[in-house]
Amino acid sequence: MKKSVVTKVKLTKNQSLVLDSLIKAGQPSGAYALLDTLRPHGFKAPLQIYRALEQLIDLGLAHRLESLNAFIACSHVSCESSGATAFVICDKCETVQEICDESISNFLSSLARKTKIKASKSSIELHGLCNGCSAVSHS
Amino acid sequence: MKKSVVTKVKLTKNQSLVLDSLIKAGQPSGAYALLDTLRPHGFKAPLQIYRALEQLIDLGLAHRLESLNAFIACSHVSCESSGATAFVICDKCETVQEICDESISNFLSSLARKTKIKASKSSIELHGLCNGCSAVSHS
DNA sequence: AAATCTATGTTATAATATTACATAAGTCAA
DNA sequence: TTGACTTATGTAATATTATAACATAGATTT
Repeated sequence: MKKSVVTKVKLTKNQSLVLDSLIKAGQPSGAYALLDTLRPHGFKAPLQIYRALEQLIDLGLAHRLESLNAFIACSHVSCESSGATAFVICDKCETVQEICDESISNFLSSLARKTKIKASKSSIELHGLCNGCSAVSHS
Repeated sequence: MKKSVVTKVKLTKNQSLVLDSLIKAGQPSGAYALLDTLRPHGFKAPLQIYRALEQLIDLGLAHRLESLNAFIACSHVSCESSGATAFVICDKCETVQEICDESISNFLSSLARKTKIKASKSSIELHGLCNGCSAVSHS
């Protein structure tokens, strides 16, 4: 569904910096938060972030969370970048689980078949409270 | 997963106007597009749109398409507003199919179980080319 | 070297969404 | 029916997210 699988790519300086920030964050990060993080490294404009993110996403090294307008590093050592990924997001602690298995791709294939669509991109995001947070939750 | 099922609710004037616009559009509409449509009816500020939309969404009469930052009227006569809805979006003609069946809710339940999340909201959006557009597509 | 492609820098601006505060209108109990 | 309360509305200002447009630099290919 996406571009070809990446084995080894030389990232540019900006791409590396943005990916490092995403990985260090370990959470969904907005583009402007990344920009602030990277100002000390000389970043000055949002476009520098958005351009790097675009490449990282194409390479399957990062993902966009549509329901948060935020980005996250791919949690798979070598993401197949199949596009068949689901994100499970805790609204309290902001932890994101990235699920990428046959149940996802089967579901999407079936949905595409039923609706006669030639799929190119998908977004599956499930919000709620994770195991830990729902145990404690007194809000 | 969502609020209770609606049988009969009296919508406010603004809510009715926004819902009518959404229905007439028959396509994903951005908040500011709705605002422009409704200026002749006295709408002046985005908040009037966003507030009406919030209610309509709570009532299950409209949905937000996260990947488009847009909104659409619920296509089901009486949407169960179960939250278990998937949207299949043609990127060419902008047609949206709203799917709301057991396969969706089963998939989401299974995903929630596997990830030990207490789900509260979901977003499933599949982009591509619909049957008609993929036949013609020479782009 | 010339041509071409990709990455980068920078400014400005577009598009989307919310905060804060004021007013009005509906609901319900005493 | 008044008063208390909640919900809806109006309006201005502002915050947040994203892109357009244009210039420069570096890398790659021919």
